[in-house]
Amino acid sequence: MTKKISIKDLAKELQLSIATVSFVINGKGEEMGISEQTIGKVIDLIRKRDYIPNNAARLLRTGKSHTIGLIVEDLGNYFFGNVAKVIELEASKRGYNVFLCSTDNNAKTAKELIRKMRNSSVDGLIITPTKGLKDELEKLSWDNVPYVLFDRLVSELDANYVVLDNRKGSYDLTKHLISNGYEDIGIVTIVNEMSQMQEREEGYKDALLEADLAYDKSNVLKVRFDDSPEEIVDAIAKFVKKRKGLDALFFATNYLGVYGIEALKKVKIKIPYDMAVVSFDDNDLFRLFTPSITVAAQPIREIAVQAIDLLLSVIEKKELTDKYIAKVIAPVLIQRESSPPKL
Amino acid sequence: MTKKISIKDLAKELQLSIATVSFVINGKGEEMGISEQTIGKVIDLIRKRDYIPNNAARLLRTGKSHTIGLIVEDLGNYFFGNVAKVIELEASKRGYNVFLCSTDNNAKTAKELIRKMRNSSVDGLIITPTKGLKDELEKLSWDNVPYVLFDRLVSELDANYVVLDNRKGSYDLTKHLISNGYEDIGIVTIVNEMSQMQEREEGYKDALLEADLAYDKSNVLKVRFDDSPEEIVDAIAKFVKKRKGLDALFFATNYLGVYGIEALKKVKIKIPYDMAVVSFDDNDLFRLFTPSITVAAQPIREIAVQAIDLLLSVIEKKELTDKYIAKVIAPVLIQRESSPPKL
DNA sequence: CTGAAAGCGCTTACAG
DNA sequence: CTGAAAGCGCTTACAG
Repeated sequence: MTKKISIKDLAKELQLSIATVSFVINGKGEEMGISEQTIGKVIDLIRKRDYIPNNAARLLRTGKSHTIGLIVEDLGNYFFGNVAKVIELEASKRGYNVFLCSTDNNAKTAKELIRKMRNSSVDGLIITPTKGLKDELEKLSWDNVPYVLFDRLVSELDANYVVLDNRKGSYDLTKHLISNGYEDIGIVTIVNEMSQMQEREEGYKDALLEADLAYDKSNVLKVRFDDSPEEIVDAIAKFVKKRKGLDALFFATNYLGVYGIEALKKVKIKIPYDMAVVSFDDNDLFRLFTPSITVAAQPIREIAVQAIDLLLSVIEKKELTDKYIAKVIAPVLIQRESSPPKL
Repeated sequence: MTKKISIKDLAKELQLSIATVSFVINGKGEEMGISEQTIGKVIDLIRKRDYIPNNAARLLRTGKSHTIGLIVEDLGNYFFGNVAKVIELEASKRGYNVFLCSTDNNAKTAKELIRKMRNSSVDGLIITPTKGLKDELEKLSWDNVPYVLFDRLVSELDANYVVLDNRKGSYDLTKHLISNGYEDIGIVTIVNEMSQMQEREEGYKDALLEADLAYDKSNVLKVRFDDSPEEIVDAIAKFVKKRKGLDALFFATNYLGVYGIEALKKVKIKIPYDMAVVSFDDNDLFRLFTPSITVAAQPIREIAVQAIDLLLSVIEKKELTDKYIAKVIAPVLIQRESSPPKL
């Protein structure tokens, strides 16, 4: 390794003190009354020698790592992948690096990741919480580590949030089906105490009740997040065969919709002739499938930007506040071919 | 911020020297001949106080950050998102953190990211190179920063590589079309000097020539990476309308296939009746679309694992070697409904 | 305008 | 078995 040059080397070469060089590096040259000429000489040498300040030393001294941690459910998922991308870009613009990782919705993994991140001295965290993460998050608050939760709430935890109005998205989708004449609407969701899935089920229920349609438990299929793709596809296939009366099916999240399409294909149910389909979340498949799928889309960019803005504002705020901020983002109903007016 | 406890605090509380505590923390207790009892007491207190070593100080002292940088083309893309996920998981298992970011195939962004990563003292890098990155990568070699390139080669640069056998994947897809009776096969690719796109075009060409079919420039459509989705869709739509004689279309990468499906839908060309379709890379859409799309898939897990293994072996190797290693991964041809034997 | 020096939290060679 | 101390590269209060 060609020895890295340090601030000391620069100072020696320029016959200046370390302090002077450091001030220039940190843009405090003028403020400290260092002559323009000196400043110029320092800057020239920095460029010439390709000097890169040692972040570890800086961090050790200042306690600011200019790194944030981003913990999402699944990096391989379209929604999270793109949220991560936008957050990374915005953070970078503002001088922050991002540590990124996925929990696969596993609480143990999530806890370990949070610890690892703290261990690496991140200045703050953006987290998709899993179930059972409340204690760990409370510890963060306790230790004044800034963090923002997104995509879902943790019940009875005061924190900074960026969440979608899940109830509304679900309600809108269901209402759209109802107003197009569908009356026996099934829902496929996951067994989950996480707020967003419950809200989606509620939105569905509310729309049904409002239209004087029965909310029938036998119209609800719940699969488990941990189930393999094959198990989920089979479960959906079985469900629609058993509940032949259904005229529409609502998938409560991205990947359920994907598996649902696969399941319907398998049991030869034609969308929308045999059954209308709508789903939460948008993706390439829904957009381009024939028929294209009606969805409640999450405004990815807005969610990501709000999350990073909120986090950085907390990090950079001088005084600590006890006030938490919640941003609620409205989903966008996109009507497509999979849910036409019923004949 | 509740003051963080340091190794000094632990030492004071236990009436031991800092060195003793440090040895225990680093598992060198026995080696240094510290009594079992003392080791036990230290470990207990660490747990009790929830002590987390300060990584910055460690890094400053040892020069090892246990962090690697991962620079991919686009985190929002199915392939890269999943590669990132696997790399992150494997790195984590082996005690490494990952800085992750996307270049959007922009050389300037890539250069900045590499600098930022170095600045953050990563122990090594895994990079999807963009065009025009050769100088920056040579600097890395020069400074003995370990790195592994993946997904594509940089011409005339000796380095560690993990790449797909792109020529073979393309050749296999084209040959598959030919043996199913297609004779006028178009290809949609991107204007790009990057090795993998050239190899894919070559594989296509080789298969044609081998079958005594003409390799006709007018059957090749090249779009630009920077073009907007709408522009690409339009270009493809125009291309197929102009080249009505085509009986099959080969998309050289994931997102071109996605846009291609959209374009064909727009101009009402039915797959596979009017035109067979095959694509490089697999994804949900290709798998579930009706008809499902024949692809040459990249074994994501294998690519990711090979890349991280290769990088960590270089990082952890004591002596520096001048030998570079190239791993070539075989793509997997998955025949589906979009390319049946021609009637 | 500039310099000498402390100290961030750790690791490790050295001394006993 | 254990302790005192140097030093990693920086920032910054203090002194001139």
